[in-house]
Amino acid sequence: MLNSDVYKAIAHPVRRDILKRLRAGPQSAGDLAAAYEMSKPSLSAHFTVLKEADLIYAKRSGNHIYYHLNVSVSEDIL
Amino acid sequence: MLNSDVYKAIAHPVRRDILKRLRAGPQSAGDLAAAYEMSKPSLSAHFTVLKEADLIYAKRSGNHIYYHLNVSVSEDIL
DNA sequence: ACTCTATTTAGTTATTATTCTAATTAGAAT
DNA sequence: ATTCTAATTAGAATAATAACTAAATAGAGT
Repeated sequence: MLNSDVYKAIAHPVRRDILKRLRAGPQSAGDLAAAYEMSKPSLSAHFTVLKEADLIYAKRSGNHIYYHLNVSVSEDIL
Repeated sequence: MLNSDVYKAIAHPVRRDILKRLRAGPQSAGDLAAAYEMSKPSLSAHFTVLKEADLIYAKRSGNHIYYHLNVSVSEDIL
């Protein structure tokens, strides 16, 4: 129930923005990366932080990995 | 309205705990410092972060400085 | 099995946070 | 005016974050 990692995770503006985007529906790592002026590895690190906080989860579909908002946890934030 | 500093401020467990304590009412810097295994200057730094995020404010009364929860902002968090 | 694409891991560097001790300031109280 | 107490500022060391490029991996599709 809202572990300490969550607070760290939402401390970074890019990560908050990722969550915001995912509210509209799942997006691939590549699509998300395209939305930011930042290297893919850097974005990938942010995904890891969000995954560790249990705020998102990954699902592969074909060649892409889609990130989904973990709805139950993100509702706890609100 | 929930500026970016707020997220940074609540990222640290000690600062979250300070906010929790202040919900019960104002406390002096010294009283708060006594509650943690941490030097007073370190605590003071945490107060500064919380002040900058507009989550608390200070008021001197006699020899002590009392910290108060900024209720309007902390309600925004919820 | 090979290749191609998407994504992550490794390794490094730079920046920001966190903590400490020692010194200073602010103000109350004598 | 001086002293005393509470709290902050200064300065320095350590640790944690965040970013990059280059290399590696995972898996799909041929």
